Amino acid sequence: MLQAPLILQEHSRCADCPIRHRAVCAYCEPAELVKLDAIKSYKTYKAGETIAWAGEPMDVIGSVVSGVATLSRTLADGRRQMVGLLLPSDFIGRPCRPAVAFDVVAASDVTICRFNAPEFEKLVRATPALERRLLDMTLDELDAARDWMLLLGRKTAREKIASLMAILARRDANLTQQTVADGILFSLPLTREAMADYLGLTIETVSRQISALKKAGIIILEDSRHVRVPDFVALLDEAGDDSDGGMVS
Amino acid sequence: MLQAPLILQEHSRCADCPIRHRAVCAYCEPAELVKLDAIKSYKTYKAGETIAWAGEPMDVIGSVVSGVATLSRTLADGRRQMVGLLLPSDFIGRPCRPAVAFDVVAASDVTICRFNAPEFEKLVRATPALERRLLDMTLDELDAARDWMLLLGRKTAREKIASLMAILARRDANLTQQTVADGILFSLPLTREAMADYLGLTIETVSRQISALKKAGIIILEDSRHVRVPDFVALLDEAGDDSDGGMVS
DNA sequence: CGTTCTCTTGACTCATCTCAAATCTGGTGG
DNA sequence: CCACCAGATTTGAGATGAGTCAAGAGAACG
Repeated sequence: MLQAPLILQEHSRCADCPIRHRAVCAYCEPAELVKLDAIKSYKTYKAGETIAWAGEPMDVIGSVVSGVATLSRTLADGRRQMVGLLLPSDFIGRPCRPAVAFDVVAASDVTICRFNAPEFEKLVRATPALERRLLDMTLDELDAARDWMLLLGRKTAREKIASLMAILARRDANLTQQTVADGILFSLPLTREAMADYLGLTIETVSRQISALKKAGIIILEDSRHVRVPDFVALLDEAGDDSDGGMVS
Repeated sequence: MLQAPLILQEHSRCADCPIRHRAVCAYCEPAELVKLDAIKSYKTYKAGETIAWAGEPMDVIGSVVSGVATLSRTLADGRRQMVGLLLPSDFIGRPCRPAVAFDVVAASDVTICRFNAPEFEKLVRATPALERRLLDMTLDELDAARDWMLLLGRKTAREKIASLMAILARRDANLTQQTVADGILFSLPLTREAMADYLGLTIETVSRQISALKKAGIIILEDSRHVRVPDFVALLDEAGDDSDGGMVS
């Protein structure tokens, strides 16, 4: 997932962009894309590289084109909590804010469609389609953050792992448009440590619960980074939230 | 805090509104306020009353004028997590979304400046000042949600309680502009149960940790709903996050 | 002045963390 | 191609923070 070989010319056309219809530019007209084109550039970060440090002035603003980045905060004594998972089309940076609020780290190799911040902010002011899209995306992120809060505050370790698997499976199914015929197959773009930081657990507990779900037949590990889910409804059941009846959306 | 007697005529002028400069209308020009005036009405809910149910069509949209409301989600087996705390000037409802995502409940008596949803959405589209303010407020909420995620995922019960006290103390100090001379005094607008739901704890643990902080002299309970903080820096220290050096912002 | 609800406190349990060691993995140089 | 190494992952054993269950103390209300 998400590591598909991606060849981006330095000046690839927005129209050909893989995230054209889901990113901040989704609502833009061709004429508006031209303006974005003028202030954008691509930049790639290696897995593990820090893209921005909490508290520093905002110098990266743009969209994730490929790869996975994480937003996280660290307590004085080293405890760390991931507070955002940025997948392709997600927006990095807070428009019109002076500083980054959280550490942004590349979890895999990450390519960003990066904008010059002042220029971008000027463009946002002048382009209702951009501002509207930004509002929509921010509202979506807020909803996701709130679901995540339910997970952090009230779910058991097993439910947390199952929830994470369900989120990744769903996203991957969406992305690749695969049918659910004999189970969903997806790759884990996160290390055990990243999962632990995501879920508010230790790596040992993450490992143990993954083993437990494997033993219960809920998930099958093809290898340590590829998971098959034979029965998505069973997985959702383990995740605890009964919201929807198992639709792969 | 926040329960100051409030007399709102059914058609109070926006210009006289206590939240005029912090709510969704903050960036509006007088001419734009007139349009908002035309579609607004006040409504008051009793403490404990449910303002909106998760999943139902959105029929309440507007600003909290006075009182405290909570956003929360409940798991099938009854576990509940609060995911938002709405104080005066905060916005209720998701513009342009068909349904409410979370239960909205009045924690104290709550007065809302309520808008007709379709009219309001139309106005948002036509009024950049409104849309911009909505984006700013949503970004702030997202930041708050992420700090909260750190609390839920990584803090101990004692740190959670201290963090909550610090948040309430800070908000109250802001609101009343009081000096920090001999400690901050503020009221607890939440029951033990609401605090537990906020912090991802049980009421017993909340009670125990409040007692512990009291015994340690970090907080003083004037009565069960009024707290004095003699040394705000000491409280921040207990809260675990070292971000700022104790400024009451 | 009961009644009811909220809050506090105690005793015990259990899920998750901590510390420690074994195993697996991918990459490197011989 | 293979042995070795460093990092990632798994597994085990024991400690502990927070939950559960239960009872008692205050406060609010009629």
